[in-house]
Amino acid sequence: MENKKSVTIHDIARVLQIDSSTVSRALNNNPRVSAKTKKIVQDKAKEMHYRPNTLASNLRTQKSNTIGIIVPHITKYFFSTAISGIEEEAHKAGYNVIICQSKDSEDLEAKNINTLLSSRVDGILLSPAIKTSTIDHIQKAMESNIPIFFFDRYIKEVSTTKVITDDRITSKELALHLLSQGIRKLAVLTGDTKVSIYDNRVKGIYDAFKESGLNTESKLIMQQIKLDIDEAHEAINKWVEKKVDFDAVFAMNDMAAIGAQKALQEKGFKIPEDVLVAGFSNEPIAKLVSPPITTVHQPAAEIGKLAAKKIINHIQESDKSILASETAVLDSELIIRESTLRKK
Amino acid sequence: MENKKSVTIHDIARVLQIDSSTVSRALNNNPRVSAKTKKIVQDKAKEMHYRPNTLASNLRTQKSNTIGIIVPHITKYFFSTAISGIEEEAHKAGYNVIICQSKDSEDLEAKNINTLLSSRVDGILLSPAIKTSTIDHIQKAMESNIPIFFFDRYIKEVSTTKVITDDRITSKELALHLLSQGIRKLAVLTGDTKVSIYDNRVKGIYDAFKESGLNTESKLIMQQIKLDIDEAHEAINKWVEKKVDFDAVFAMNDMAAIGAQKALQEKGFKIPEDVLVAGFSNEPIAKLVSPPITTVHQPAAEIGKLAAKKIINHIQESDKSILASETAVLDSELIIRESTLRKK
DNA sequence: AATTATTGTACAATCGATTGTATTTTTTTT
DNA sequence: AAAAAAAATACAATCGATTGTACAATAATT
Repeated sequence: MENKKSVTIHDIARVLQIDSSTVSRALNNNPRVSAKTKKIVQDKAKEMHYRPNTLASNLRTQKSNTIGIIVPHITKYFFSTAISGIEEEAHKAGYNVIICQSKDSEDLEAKNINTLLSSRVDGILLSPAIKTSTIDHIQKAMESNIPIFFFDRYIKEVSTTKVITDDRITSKELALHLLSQGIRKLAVLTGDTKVSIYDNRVKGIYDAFKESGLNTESKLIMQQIKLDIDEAHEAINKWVEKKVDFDAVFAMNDMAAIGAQKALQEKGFKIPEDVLVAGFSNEPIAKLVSPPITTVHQPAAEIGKLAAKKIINHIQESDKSILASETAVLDSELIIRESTLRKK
Repeated sequence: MENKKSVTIHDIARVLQIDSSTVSRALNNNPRVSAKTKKIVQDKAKEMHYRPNTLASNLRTQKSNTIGIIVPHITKYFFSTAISGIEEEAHKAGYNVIICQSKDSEDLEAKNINTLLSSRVDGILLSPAIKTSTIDHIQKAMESNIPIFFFDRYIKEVSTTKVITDDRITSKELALHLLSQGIRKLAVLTGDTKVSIYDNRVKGIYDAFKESGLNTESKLIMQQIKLDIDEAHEAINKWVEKKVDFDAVFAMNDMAAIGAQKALQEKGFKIPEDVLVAGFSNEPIAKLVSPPITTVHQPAAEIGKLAAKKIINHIQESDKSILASETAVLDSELIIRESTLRKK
């Protein structure tokens, strides 16, 4: 079997005895080509199974109509949902997306950025890695003149457009809700507060304490962990064994909340009678465990959509000077479930 | 701010007063360039922040070092895990991936294939949409001479390499396990049996009945639904209301199993005392509900890795004639949990 | 019918990297 | 030191599509 080479506009031009530029214009519906010729060309293109070579086109036009996405983990529901949102908007506008995972590693993130820039993406939507401590690789990329926007997570020191949620506000709401249940002491499981989202959520908790006039010294304990089931499980176990007193757990994501709930139940605590448990992000699983867990719904798909819209806008805006970097904040929503409702 | 054009090998060549072909060879470590010149060029390239233009390179070399992936939904844990596996192997081999979602629509799937072919990916890994009834778009793509391999799901009528799991065998195992618990009647919630995976799982159940010498007429009922929480919930409710007799549910994915379990519990049935419940795929959530649900673990990451390896092998093999299409079957694993263990 | 305006096509350069061939420079051999 | 061999570099075509400019064909105007 010979190696079938793919059909080019030159092949079509040769067959029709016309110039390839005319073929190109005909296929792109350019007014300089007569309707008659267009029809002939388009028919022949279909007949010959012509498929435009995006590489060649992109090279010539200096744009790839592609948006790069970098997320920590595509297996996380929040991110895969956000990606879906980005994809949807991107496709609507005729853009493709390339998805990369940083696995929360700064190295990989830098590599991903490089790959995307080499692929000449028109823009990058980035939700930075937890471990991102230096911002060199991002700064350098921004010098290359292709826009990099943040979504969900962001880096304070980098000034660019971001699409985020009002974590701080909703975190405060959740904390107020817990306090309103009359708890003695709140235990918080947080992620690295160098990460914007965790920082904001913690600040929200302090806001709630301040507003309630409560003393964080005596009524709040906090521990930083890797926010997954196992580490949360372990952290709670240690607290219980050390007889640390608390009667509510606020974990900064749902997986940690589930791990905490499991650990507490194994130790014989009843949720919510003995201890309240709350999470964050509204993973589908949160409402399926027993009891269903109070959490915060973040509009992942909307974040993705908006971020995509914004960067596409930016790409297509010829006069870049009028585009300042802005911060779009989407509302998140407190979802109260059984796990934090004290029975009367 | 002027529009910074990116640095090309020609820019480097001009600065160094040498030919761009030498620059190209120096950067690619070609033996035709002296070590001294290589050093000079590479240093200068770094200094000038040179970044190769992948588009140009790909156009010239007629390969993109990119693999396209099409899955029904990236938000499904199984698929995002498989994608992670593919990515890992691909990156190891110097390939990038482009990920597309078909949303289980044949139209979108065809569009995705077209996009990928236009982007000149070197190969496509496809897990076909449920709704894929015609195979034209796949056949046509295969004519274009770029390999399309299946993973997880496949289409019988299309002969190409596939990487799948031994669903039928493990489904049979699971069914045997249920039968061994001494059940009266098994209720099966299946997806569209036109889809390979569901077809195989159903066949596995029949295998188990045959092996046990049991009559499927009297001891098995089956219903085809969209395998999600809500439809499963509804299906179970209807059965219960109609007083259909069964004391075990085998749902062909975990979400449906969870929906079924919820519905049964709401109707007052105890799991597993009154009814056994089993799912499929070992979603993380399956072990977190109460009671934890018996399921089948499918090695998603391994499937992805193997599929990636196979297609990269195929791409890099110059003598395509020796490559026949093959079927790799990976073992899946029965995971028995509380939901199907009758208390003695 | 001659001139101008308009429309449709063809020509040729270009995007940036790669690569076969030709040429120059250096090294080795006699 | 001249000839041959080897190494390093330069030249030029190419990948496929796009696009500004030039030219030809037709239509409109006088």
